[in-house]
Amino acid sequence: MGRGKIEIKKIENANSRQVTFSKRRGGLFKKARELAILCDCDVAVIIYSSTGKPFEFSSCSMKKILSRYTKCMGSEHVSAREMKPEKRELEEVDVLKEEMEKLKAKHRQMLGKDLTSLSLQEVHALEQQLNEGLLLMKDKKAQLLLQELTQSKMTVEEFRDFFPITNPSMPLCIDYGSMEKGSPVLERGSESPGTACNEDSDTALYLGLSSGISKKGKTPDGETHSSNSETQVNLSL
Amino acid sequence: MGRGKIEIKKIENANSRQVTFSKRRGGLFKKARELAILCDCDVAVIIYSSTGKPFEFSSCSMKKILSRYTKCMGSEHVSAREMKPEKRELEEVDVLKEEMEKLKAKHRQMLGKDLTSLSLQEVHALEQQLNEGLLLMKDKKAQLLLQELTQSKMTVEEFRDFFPITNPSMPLCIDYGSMEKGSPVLERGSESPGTACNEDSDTALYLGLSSGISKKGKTPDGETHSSNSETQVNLSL
DNA sequence: AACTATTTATAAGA
DNA sequence: TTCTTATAAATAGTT
Repeated sequence: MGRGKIEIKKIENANSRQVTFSKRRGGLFKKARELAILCDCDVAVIIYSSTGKPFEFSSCSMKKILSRYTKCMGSEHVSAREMKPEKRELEEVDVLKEEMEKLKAKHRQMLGKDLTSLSLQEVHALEQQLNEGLLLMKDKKAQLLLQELTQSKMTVEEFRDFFPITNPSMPLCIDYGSMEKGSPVLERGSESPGTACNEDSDTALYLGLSSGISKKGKTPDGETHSSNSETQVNLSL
Repeated sequence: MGRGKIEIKKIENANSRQVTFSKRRGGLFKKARELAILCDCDVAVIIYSSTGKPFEFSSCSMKKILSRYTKCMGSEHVSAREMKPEKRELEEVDVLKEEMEKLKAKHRQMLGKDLTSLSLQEVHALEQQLNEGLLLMKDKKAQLLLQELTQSKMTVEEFRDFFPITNPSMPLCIDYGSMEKGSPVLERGSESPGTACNEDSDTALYLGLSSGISKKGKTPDGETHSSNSETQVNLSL
């Protein structure tokens, strides 16, 4: 029911899968509620999303329905509640271990390993997921970078305040000996070690990308309204 | 949905209530099954009719879903009283759950989500991991593609054997050049981790698919510009 | 049980 | 995410 007919098989695109999950989950709960009311019956629905998040609906108390269920099915399906504690724990351990193995396998596959069991389509879908993730990471990096830049600019301004007579066009020659510990410059330096080492070309590139990518146009440097803010920043600070 | 709209309240007529119960119960189970498959999640539905008769649906083992549920939700009530027995098991469960959470968090980060806690370096490292994974995947895709091509070629040869007197002017034959096993089919764009190119390999992938599924039906008829034809693959096979 | 006229759910697109 | 809309699906009332 929609613009087009769809085949009932796992939706590979993670995004549309999530959207469909939300919609259909709502639809299922609505149907469950209607059935319970129209036909005067008890209905319980439990859903675990692929990320493990639980959702539930029950026309009356979930506990009531489940205990009724475990009583009815008692002999065949022994419920967790009626099991001896040790056994329950053991079972949960097994379930957890199993999930764990699945996650680890998935993890390895995301790193490009153990792909033998996958079809061409599956590899392709995985690849697309990674590409989406990469884009998000580039955004994040650009954001972090902007933060550092903003900090740098502020530091520069503080220097200006220290040496008001300094010729602005003159290189910043700073006598570190004259500064006390905990001064802004030293703090900045120690807070982010290694940031500038081999990242120069990268960072420049990603900055460029960020302005294009950032969908929300969130420029977090709303405070740097000084007129010539861009040219003031020395990246090697 | 029917000849007329109905109000969602108990159907008084016992007979039509029973009929509606049957119909809607089937519908609910169908929806539950579709949700589970489409969105790769676990779904359980339990229904007790007004006469007390039980019906159930579960996408995997009902036992598994219910034990998971009672664990998640029931822990607040039950766990306090049974802290004594099998402390070992409980500890193991906790350890496993913790590991699980870490893995899940990592997983989300690999998809580019929840990056807020990471530093620039960490995001960058993650990005590089993904890029390595992507390269491996492209290799894998190339390999799978080659398999399909080889298969295709064999099919072509079989056709040749069937119809030895092929009309030379007839076929739309596309020359894939001299591809050998193990040779890189797909270009690995550049080494730069910043190039999250949007699937340079799309065409290749769908070419591979097209023999069976034909999603895009893009037959690159116009690009048969390679000259030396050792083996020819007819895409319309 | 079948059959449809309608209502409802929802896929795709914005 | 939320809204919109064309279409597929579910189903109420009927046979």
